[in-house]
Parts: sequence; C-alpha cells; structure tokens
Amino acid sequence: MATIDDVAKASGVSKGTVSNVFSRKRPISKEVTERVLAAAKALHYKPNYWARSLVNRSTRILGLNIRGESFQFGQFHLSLMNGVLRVCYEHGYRLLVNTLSPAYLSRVEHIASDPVDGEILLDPLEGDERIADRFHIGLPVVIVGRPPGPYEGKVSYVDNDNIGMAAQVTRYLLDLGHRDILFLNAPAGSTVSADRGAGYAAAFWQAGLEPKSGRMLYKPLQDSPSHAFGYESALAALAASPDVTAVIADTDTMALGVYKAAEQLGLRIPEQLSVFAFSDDSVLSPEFSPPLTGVRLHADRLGAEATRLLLEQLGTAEKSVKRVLVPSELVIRGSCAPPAPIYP
Amino acid sequence: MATIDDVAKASGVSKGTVSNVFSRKRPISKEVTERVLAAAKALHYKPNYWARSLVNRSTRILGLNIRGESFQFGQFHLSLMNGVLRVCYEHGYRLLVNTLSPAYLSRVEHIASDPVDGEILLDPLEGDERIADRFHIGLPVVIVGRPPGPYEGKVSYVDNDNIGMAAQVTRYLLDLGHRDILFLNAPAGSTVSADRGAGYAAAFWQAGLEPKSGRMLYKPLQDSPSHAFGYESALAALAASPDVTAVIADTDTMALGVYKAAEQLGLRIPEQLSVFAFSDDSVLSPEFSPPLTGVRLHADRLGAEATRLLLEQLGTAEKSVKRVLVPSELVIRGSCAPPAPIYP
DNA sequence: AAGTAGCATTAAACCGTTTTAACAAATTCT
DNA sequence: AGAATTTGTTAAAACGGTTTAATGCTACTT
Repeated sequence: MATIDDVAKASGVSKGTVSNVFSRKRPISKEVTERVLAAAKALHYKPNYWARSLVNRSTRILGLNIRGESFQFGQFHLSLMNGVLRVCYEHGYRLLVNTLSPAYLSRVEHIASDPVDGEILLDPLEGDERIADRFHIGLPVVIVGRPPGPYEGKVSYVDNDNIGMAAQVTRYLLDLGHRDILFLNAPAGSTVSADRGAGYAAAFWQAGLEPKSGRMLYKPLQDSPSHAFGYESALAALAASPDVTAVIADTDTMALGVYKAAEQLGLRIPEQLSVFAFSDDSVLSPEFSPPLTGVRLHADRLGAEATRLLLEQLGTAEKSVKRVLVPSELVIRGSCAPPAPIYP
Repeated sequence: MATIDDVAKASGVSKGTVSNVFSRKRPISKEVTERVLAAAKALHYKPNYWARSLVNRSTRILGLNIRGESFQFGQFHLSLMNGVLRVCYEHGYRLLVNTLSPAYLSRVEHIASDPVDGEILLDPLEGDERIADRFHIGLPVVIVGRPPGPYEGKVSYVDNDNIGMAAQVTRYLLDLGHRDILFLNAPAGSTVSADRGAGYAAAFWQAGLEPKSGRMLYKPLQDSPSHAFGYESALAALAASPDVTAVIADTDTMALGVYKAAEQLGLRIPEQLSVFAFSDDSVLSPEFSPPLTGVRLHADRLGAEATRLLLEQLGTAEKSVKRVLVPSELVIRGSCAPPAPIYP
C-alpha cells in the first residue's frame, strides 16, 4: 500500500502539499495538482483512514450497539437498522455494528474505546452499564427506547409511547369484552417491558377493573426463540386457566407460537381466542390466518430519528438532550373479536 | 479523554511501560502493574483505537459491502448478515456495514481506504469495479455470489449452486407438465441472474424442449420494490399471453406481487397458475395462501461461511483461493401443481 | 526603492499508540 | 571476582496522515 510519502517523492513535492491537494484546504497550483494526482493514480494511493482519523479525532463512523446476549436480529431490529443505514447513507457515515460476545469482552479485559464518533444503544435495560461507560469517555450517545431511571433527562432518546400504546391495546381488548388477558411481555428488566406492563395495568384500573395476577409473563433474557416462548407459555397458561380469552404477544414471531398453541388446543382464532402482537412486520402479519391484529411501531423511523439525533449532536458542541416519540398505530386485522359467550 | 501519557505521568512511569502493562507483551513487575492499573481506572483510560490500529496495521473490523444502489435490506440480506454477525461475534470482530451512496462517494472524490482488515462483497455484478479496487490496495476479500468472469479462480467466494438450482426447479415445473414458464429474474448484469437464467434454459434443452422467447424478465437495478415488479410484470405478461401456466419469481416478496396479480386476473393458485420463488424466508413462505413453494438458500450459512473464509485468509499470509458451495433445497409447499387441462 | 500583502510550498510538530534499542540493576555462570 | 545473562524500565523512533509556522516568491502600494 502506497503512502503519502511515496506520492510526495514521486511527484517531487512535500507531503504537506500532497495532503492539501486532496483536502483542498489550501490552494495548490494547477500544475502541481495535476502532477500529484497523476502520481497518486499511478501508485493506487488512498489516504490511510486510521492515520487520518487519529489527527482529525473523527471517523465518519456511527456505532450500533446491541446487547451482547442477543446477536440474532429479528424483523424489528432489521427494520430499525434499515432506518439507521438510510440516514447514514445520506450523510456519508458508515455503520459499525457492535455485538461482541460478553465472553470475548471479558477475555480481552482492557478493551479499547470504540472507533466511532457516536453510538446508538438498543434495548436499554434497567441498570444498563453501557450508558455510564459512554458518559465517562464523553462519547455522544442516543438510545432507542427509554433509558433507565437515573438517565432520563440526561441522554437523548427515541421511543414509542409504550405506556400509552399498551394501554390503548388493552383498552381495545377490554372494550371487546375480554376480562382475562394474558400478556407475554418482553424480558423483565428491559425498560420497554416495564412501560408496557404499566400501560397494561393502567388500562385495567381506568376501566375500574383489576388485572388478574400471574397473567404477565416475561420472556427470558437468554436467547430462547420468541416462537418457542410464545408456544410454550401460551400452551401452559391456556391449559391451566381456560378463563383466558385473549393474548397480547410481544412480537409477531411470538404470536405465531401462540397460534400454534391455539391450534393444538383446538381453539379457533378469533372466535375462542383473540391474539394481539406488538408487531412491526407489515409483510408478515397480513399473511397470518387469520391476519394478525397488531400495532405498527415504525422501527425504521425509530432508527432514522435516532441517527438524526445523533448526527445533530455531533454537529453542535452543545449537549442538548432531546426526546423523540415516534407514533404507533393500532392495525386491526382479523385476530381479535369479542370473547365467546359462555355456555353451560 | 485520558491518554496513555496521562496514565504514565500519574503513575510515574514511562508510556512504554503502561503499554506493556495492558498488552502483556513484556513482563512488568507486580508493584508497577498495580500502580498503573489503579491510575488507569481513576482516569477512565481506554486505549485509543485508531492510534493502536495505525501501528498494528489491523483493526479487528470486517467490512460488509452492499452495492450503493440498494441500501434497503430484504430478508435474504438480513439473514445473511445474521450469519456474518454470528461468526464475527464468536471471533471478536466488529462489522462495518458499508453502504455509501454513489452521490456521496463522487462528492468526496478521494475517498480513503476502508478501515477494515478484510471485506465481504455482496451481489457481484458483471464488470464490478469493487473487486479490482480491493485488489489494488491488497485488501483481503471474499465474495458472496459468483464473481464476474475475469476473477473466477482469483478470489475466494461462497455461493449457492445457482445453475443447478434453477435447472432443478425448472425441471420440477416441466415434470409437472408446464411448458410456458415465466421467469422473473434478478437484475440483468448480476452474476446470479446469469447463472439462474442459464439453469432455466439448460433444463429446457435437457428435456428436449425450448424456452419461449421473451419469458425471462429482469428486475431493474434501481430500487424498484420487488413487490411492485412482481405485480406489474406478472400482470402484463399473464394478460398478454394466457399460455403461461407457471411463474418463477426471484424472491418471496416478488412472489407476493405475483399472487396479487393472479388474484386480480381471477387465476387460482395453484390450479390455474403455479408460483415458485427463490425464497429464503422460512417464516413468511408457509404463511402464504397457498403456502409458497420455493427453495431454501441458507443465507445465514452463506454469510457465516464467507466470514469464516475471510478470517481464515486474514490469519494466514498465503493467498489461497477457495470456493464454498452452500447446498440449497427445494421446499415443496402448495403453490405449484400440474397445469389445468385446456377446455374449449 | 522599500515596505507590504498575498500566494504556493515546505519543514517540522503533532495525534496516541506500539515497538525497538539501549541501559541499568540484579542474578547466574565460570 | 569478573563475565555473561536476565529482568524491568525507558527514551526515541516508528505508523501515516494533518496542521502550523516559516520561507521564498511575485505583485502591489506608497
């Protein structure tokens, strides 16, 4: 690989001049410019990214950090990443996807700071260490999802209105006449599951009702497939308590598991069991039979907004903290209906 | 951000010693080690990634390069990326997703070399400039898909057996009795569309038949949604020539468009029209009605194998060229059947 | 004619690491 | 005891760029 010195030597100028030819920071005479460009082309010279970043104190790279435990992308993450990539694409930034295994991280012990100008953190947990880490080294950060308590108001983030959304959904099911609703929630400890759980409960209270205890189940944090969790937990819960007439699932994949459980128990959807999902997949959901009623989260917009927020933060020195709520919409298809009347 | 000099000063040693404490390349006395570590922790010191990379001539970063025109990921790319990420994850590498817009690239003009140790190139085109670029600067490269002619045997790649696969599929449809098969192929100029087109034709010849001319359509390179292309081209073709009894679509999304066109024309699938897709989505396809017959491409395995090949190449100095073929399987569901007998 | 301003170029300093070569001090070998 | 080796540490030299300050020109004022 040719260096700037090679080019300088080949064209008979100093390396400072070569640098200026490329960056156009200072005017260089036409004649010299051409000579340098010719030499650079002949040598297949490209400036070294690291050396440049070192002195510029900036890579044009953004980081996307997904918690180490789950490196498997689902539809939501994919869609979100599409949004991130689109904005990166427009602004000439690259994206560094950062999913180092905890095993590897602990092995290396003294890991270097990430080579990014800023970072997007996904799926914040209550007591998430990642945020404190970034604060110490002064790395600009935007979070997708509500940050844990101590950091609210201290860091910019993008989120759906999870409390309101969960309340709306629960109210919808309550209005249909359901009284015993199983909620297969996101993993305990994540802020999103806390918010949705709160919204679920709030809707009951507001209707003058009380949610049955033991009806909120959390997906385990470890990589158990959503599909399996939906299937197994729905099967167990429905078999144990036939009063359950509706299920709210965290994802469409999980809902697919619920469909399977219903089929096995001989429960028809939606006549005997209503199923709802916090789904983001507009391709998949309509193809369920019956088509899955859910909510559109606009994951791509979450990603795009987060990226914009981050870029904005990079541009200005001031550390303004912003919060963006991306609206979500109930999409009613065919998987929810009033509960069957109880016959003797 | 604290530097190594700060730590050195704070603990009263030279920076070389600090470096050695972290890298363990040379033994440092226990006493000094502790003093340095304490100072580092107090200052929240983390080694600077760029400076380290500069002298090491290695980042532990792999690049994933998707052609600039299409930055929108589909199911195939997602799945593939999952495979790449998984292997990266295991080996302590990060992934740099590289989708800079051509507009931006041309604006910057003299772009620096990518800050990666090696790169995975997706969707090679006939006459793809990216490969030559990487060769000139000596960057290790693995391609997913068959590289264009001049580079066969010069660069490692991972691919499905697209020729064989397309031939197998076409034979399957011929055996069912179809004679006029519309092929909605990948964009012209991509090596994958060439291979599949060749397989399609080969199956006809081998059966002593001849493919009808004008029955192979290529998706435009620009970002026209697959869904729309499937819908529009199928609608036009089926309306113009009622002899067509089967359609091979490039992706499941495209097949969805074909389904829509069939519905609009009042054609029942599979009785009046057979539909097939080179699909990789094991979640989506079974949910079509009728479930979509297709082929499992194992995109994740393509990604994982490509990554392994690349890492292997990085480890050893020798430039061995390897080719890995990932098997694909016909998955017969419910969208293909013998053509309807022709009644007067 | 001398002073000043502007332009193109360069030598040297710098960015934050790792690595090399040198160097004492402590240990082991004849 | 003196030479040879080992051990722990350091100053200085990379790595490949950018930026600063200085320099030699030419052209323009006064």
